[in-house]
Amino acid sequence: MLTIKDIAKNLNMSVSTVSKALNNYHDVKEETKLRVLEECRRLNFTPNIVARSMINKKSYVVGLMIPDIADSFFSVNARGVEEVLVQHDHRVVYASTGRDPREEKRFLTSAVERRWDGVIITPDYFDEELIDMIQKMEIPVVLLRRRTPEGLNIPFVDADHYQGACTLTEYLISLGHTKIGFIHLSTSIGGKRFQGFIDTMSKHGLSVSEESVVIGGRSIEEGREAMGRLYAANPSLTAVFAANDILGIGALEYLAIHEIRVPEQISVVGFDNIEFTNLHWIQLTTMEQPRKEMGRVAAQLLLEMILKRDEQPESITLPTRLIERRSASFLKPQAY
Amino acid sequence: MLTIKDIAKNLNMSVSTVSKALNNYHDVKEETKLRVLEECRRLNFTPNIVARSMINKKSYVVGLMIPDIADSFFSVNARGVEEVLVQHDHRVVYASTGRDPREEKRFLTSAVERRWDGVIITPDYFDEELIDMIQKMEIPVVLLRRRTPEGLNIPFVDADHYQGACTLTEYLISLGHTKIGFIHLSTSIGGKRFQGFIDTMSKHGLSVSEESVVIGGRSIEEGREAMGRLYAANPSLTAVFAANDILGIGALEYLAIHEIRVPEQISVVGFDNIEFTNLHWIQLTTMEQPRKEMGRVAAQLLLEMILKRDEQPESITLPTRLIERRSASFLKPQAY
DNA sequence: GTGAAAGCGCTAACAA
DNA sequence: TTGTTAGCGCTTTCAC
Repeated sequence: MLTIKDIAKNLNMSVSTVSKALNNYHDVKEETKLRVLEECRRLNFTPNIVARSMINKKSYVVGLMIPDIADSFFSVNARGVEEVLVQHDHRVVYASTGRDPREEKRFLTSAVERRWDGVIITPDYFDEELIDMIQKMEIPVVLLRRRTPEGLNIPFVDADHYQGACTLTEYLISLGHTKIGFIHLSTSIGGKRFQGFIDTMSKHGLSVSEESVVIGGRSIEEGREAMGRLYAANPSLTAVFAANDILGIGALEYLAIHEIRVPEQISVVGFDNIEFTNLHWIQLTTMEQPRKEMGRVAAQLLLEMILKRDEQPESITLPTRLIERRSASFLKPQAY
Repeated sequence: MLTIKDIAKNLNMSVSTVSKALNNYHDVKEETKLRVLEECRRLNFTPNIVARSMINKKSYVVGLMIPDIADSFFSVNARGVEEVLVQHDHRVVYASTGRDPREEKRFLTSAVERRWDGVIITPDYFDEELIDMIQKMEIPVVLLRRRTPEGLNIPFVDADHYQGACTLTEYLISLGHTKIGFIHLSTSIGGKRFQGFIDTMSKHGLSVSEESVVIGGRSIEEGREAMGRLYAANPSLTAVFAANDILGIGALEYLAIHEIRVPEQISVVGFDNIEFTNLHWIQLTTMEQPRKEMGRVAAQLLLEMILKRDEQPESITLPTRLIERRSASFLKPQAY
């Protein structure tokens, strides 16, 4: 492979002149620049940026660590991250950890070994070792969709799950619903949404009985089953708040299979606004999480941190937005 | 940041000894290795792999260029690519080109400048400039989901769209359908699927009239409209082959809205087996494309090329698989 | 304007 | 078994 040495030799000049010409230095004759550029094009020479980065101590590479790039939630995040980073001449390497702590650590090690400029990460669980590693990282780190745990002092970017859940619950109550069930998601995000639900209910003097809360899971099937359990235990519910759209769609499946009409007999709402919620058969009312924007903001934050290494920027919580569709409606007055 | 020089100085030995110890050379005393390792841990020193890669001329980085990482089709490909590459100690940088030719070229330039070991690419359109650039690349290139165009001599990995379309058409015919409509996708992939459809129809002596073929697009909405046009022009059709699932779902939407029962009145099949096809309301019979496997195979191919730079491996066409669901059924005997 | 030389952090002969 | 030295391909003083 060619080097600037070859170009210099061909042109009978020194490597430093070639280097300067290539970097468009002010103190190089125009004609010289032109001759260098021409020779580079002629020989199809491309400078080795890696060598350059060893000197400026800047790789223009950023790492993005997520549980699974094939999960559209994360891939939309990734797209946002990429958009702003590429605009600033960085490249981004991704890794799907599959929620494996060893993979997460391997990734952070890569980041340091390869002298990336920074990383954006969505770890699955913060064990002591991970916290320790992150603490010792000599490059900027921003958390995406995870709140900063005890013992760390790095910024995060996340959606406002609590406030979103409050808004959504208010919405259901404003439609006249008082008997509202909840399909729970046992993650920290699920916890925040549940809290918003509970708080808003009690703010309106509405009780949430134990049998109107049921645990879902990660799949549509689990949502379906959860809805079954919820309905069996509590057939008088007029609305259901599913902690996310996956569970919400599962709930809708159950109701469709059992010919319980939505929203006439029961209203259902979800959270996230994932793609399929807009399908003709689903039309799920939900809270939109700005997934791409979250990625963009995380990237901007990281870029700032890379630029001015000293100061720590603030964490950012992005608002969610109510998407009204057809799965929730006014409570019809009941016959007594 | 620390270097092996610091470690060497602290331990009163030469940098080469430290280097050898770190790389687990046979000709270093065990005790020395231990002392080096211990000191590295103590100071939290991580060797600079970039410097190393300048010497071995191997970056252990591979590029993945696709139209859009947020499109689940590509993100599943990406997951497959990543899985096998990471297993072989490589890292992968991705770029979503948004089908912008300039972005595609910028990516290839990056690959060369940064001395990546190879790239896996899904270009949108092969113009002359792109073909020229690829030809001049001094690193291995494999095409993913694109056939190798005239003028290039690089391997590709793709699904067998033609054969899949033949199988699917045979399936419809075996169910008794003879009047089959086609919602077309005007891409090269769409072309292959259409060809499989046409060929199989004519093999069975079945004609495909002009008004039973209609052009769809990239969205569900366009599929819905296309179905509308198809039905208006040709209400006697008993089955519809949509060139992909997006169009197929759009078709199902149209039929649901107009209360035309599927599969009782009309059978619908799609192609790709994307996520939502399995939803309760959809249950679309379709041909599965092995998306993750395609990524894996492309990565394996690339790894081979990186290992033995001389020989060119064969391109690979992966089979598709019929997924029978409920959107297509036996043709009921008609009343005359 | 241009060039010589030192050096980024590491590896790999070769010498000791 | 360890150390010396010359680079990998580039940038950057500092002379000229």
